[in-house]
Amino acid sequence: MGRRRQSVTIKHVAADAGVSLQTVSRVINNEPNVRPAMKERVQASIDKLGYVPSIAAQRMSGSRSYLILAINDRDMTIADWRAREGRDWVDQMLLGGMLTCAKHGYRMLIELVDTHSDHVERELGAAIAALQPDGVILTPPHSENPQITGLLAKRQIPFARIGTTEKGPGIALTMGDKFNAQLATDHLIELGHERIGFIAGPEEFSLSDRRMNGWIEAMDNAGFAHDGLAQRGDFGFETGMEAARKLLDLPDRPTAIIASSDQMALATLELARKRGLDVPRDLSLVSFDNSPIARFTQPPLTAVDQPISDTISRAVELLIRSRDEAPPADVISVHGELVVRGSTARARARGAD
Amino acid sequence: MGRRRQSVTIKHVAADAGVSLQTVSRVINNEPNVRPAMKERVQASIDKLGYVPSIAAQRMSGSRSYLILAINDRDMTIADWRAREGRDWVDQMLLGGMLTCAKHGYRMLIELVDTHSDHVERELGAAIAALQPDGVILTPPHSENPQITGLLAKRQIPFARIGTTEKGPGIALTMGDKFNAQLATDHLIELGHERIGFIAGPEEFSLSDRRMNGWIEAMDNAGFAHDGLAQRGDFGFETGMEAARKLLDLPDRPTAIIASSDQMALATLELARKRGLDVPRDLSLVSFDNSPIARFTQPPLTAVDQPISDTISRAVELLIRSRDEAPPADVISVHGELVVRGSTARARARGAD
DNA sequence: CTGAAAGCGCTAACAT
DNA sequence: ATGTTAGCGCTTTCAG
Repeated sequence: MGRRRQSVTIKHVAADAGVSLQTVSRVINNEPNVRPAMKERVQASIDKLGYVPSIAAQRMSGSRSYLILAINDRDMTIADWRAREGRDWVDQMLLGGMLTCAKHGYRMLIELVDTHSDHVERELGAAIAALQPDGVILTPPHSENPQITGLLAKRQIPFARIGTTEKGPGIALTMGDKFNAQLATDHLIELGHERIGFIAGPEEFSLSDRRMNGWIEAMDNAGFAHDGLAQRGDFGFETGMEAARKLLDLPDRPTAIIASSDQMALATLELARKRGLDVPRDLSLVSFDNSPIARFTQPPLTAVDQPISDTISRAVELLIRSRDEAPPADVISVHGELVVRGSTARARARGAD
Repeated sequence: MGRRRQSVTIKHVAADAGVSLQTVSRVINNEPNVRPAMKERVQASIDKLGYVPSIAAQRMSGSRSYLILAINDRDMTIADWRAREGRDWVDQMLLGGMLTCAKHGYRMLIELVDTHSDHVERELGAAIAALQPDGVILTPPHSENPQITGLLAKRQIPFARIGTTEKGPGIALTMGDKFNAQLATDHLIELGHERIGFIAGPEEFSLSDRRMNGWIEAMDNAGFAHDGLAQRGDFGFETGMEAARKLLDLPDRPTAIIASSDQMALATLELARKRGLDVPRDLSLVSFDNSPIARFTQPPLTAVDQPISDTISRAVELLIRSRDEAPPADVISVHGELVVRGSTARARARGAD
């Protein structure tokens, strides 16, 4: 097949412009200490020849790799892709990440890593050694895996932790979980609901408890009891169904339920239908994620929309910038919003059922 | 920030194992002419030190970059991501592409390129110069853009063209468009339908006509007329609605319609509802793509499922292999299958409406 | 402000 | 079967 060489290199440009390699390099990297006239001449040659630097060579010489690595949980991601249930978390990451990367001449690359395996460090280490990314984006549950954050910190690779509020090395970004849960709860309270159930996510994700705390706080503020009104699922349909069952089996069952994922909301909807409960007449329902299916259910779900794209975009921006300036030490919070659809309605007068 | 160097290099391994760099290189690349004992000793050092080759360095020395670049249409892809309507074409590409890449030590990278712009060549050229991928995957409509295929051919970069049957440089792979359309048509014919309408995709995509031909052929085989029963849309909702309108306005309107995309099928469903036509009682409906929403409509859509993941996986496999062996000259066809759901039913006796 | 020299980590080509 | 040499394209010293 013959080895493929770069067609136009810095050498060609230098020769064409009649300057040294170094001067061309300075122009490419927008360094100071180049006279405008010189810069212009070199730029003209670059444009004329259609020169584009090789990132491999740039990386080799100790400069940037112009690569940002996004690490997703392998099993969960593959399961979502296979299930084809419309979860577009990865797409939203790409949307925010790729576009922002492109704006700065970077590329984003996705890597699937198995959090639970005992060789996480090897897996991640290999990816880093191979690609030498300039920054890494960690999504839950990786964001709180000390093996991963530790490795990155030790190797001094700038990284962002999505969906966590824990202090520590790296840039922490949340999508306002507590705030969002309050938003959802307040919406229901405004509709006159007092007994509002909550289906939390698994403990493995710290955002699960942040959401639950938002609900608790909103309930407390309104002076409503919440004891026994919380159940836990794993974000999936099955456990969501189980949690919903426990809530609806309550003697004084809730008139509204907030589920921490669309799948769990779907399960709740399904169970309500089976029990002859009309949503939203007999039961109001709010879900988290607002993935595409939320719009296609009957009724369409009122849902908390997570600003995934914006958050990843923000992370990329900060990672790229962290080359020159110190990254923010505080947790960055980009909060979501409530999309009101047909699954929530005014609470009926007490005792009406 | 300080330049980051590779922590463990081939030098360290060579020193540890007490051999030359070249020998280590040979072991890494699984080359012959290394005595088993030697190989084992080197491998032991590699494992001990946790060495992983830098792909930048590998690329620099004229070897592979271990990168496969998938080129998607920028506008269409971003529009899909923003719309959040569950189209998971990109996810399915990643599923097939990333996993197969990983199996061979490669990575897949997505690049968004604007087909319609007059600087396609510059855009693509830049991506290639920067990344130096070992292979490129072209998705429609790029697969049939001569500017793109020409550039790739000239630069001698192995590439795959998805969704095309045109001969030419590069590996062509289709997802069996004609076959799939026949499948859909035959399904309806078996249900007793004779007047089967067809909503084709835009001419810009050659697969549009291949699908239409499949329908025509199936209709011909059954001895049914198809004149005036074809309309064209652009895969989107609006034009789908318009096309459906024309078909349903026909004096002797079809009892079944095949739409070349889920969005156009959705539009048809919507129009049918507006006109008081029950699907599938009064109108059977088959769609193409089988994206997640197809399962969540009322009724769920009978749809042609495109083997995107498998096709991309196949493409990756062939691209990687094309380093050593000549790629297949023939068009490779991985065909889809029909997923029967609730939008198709037996045709009612003629004249019943 | 510009240039020359050295080297990043790896492999192809050429010894031995 | 193994080692040596040169060089990929670029940036970082260090000199002018």
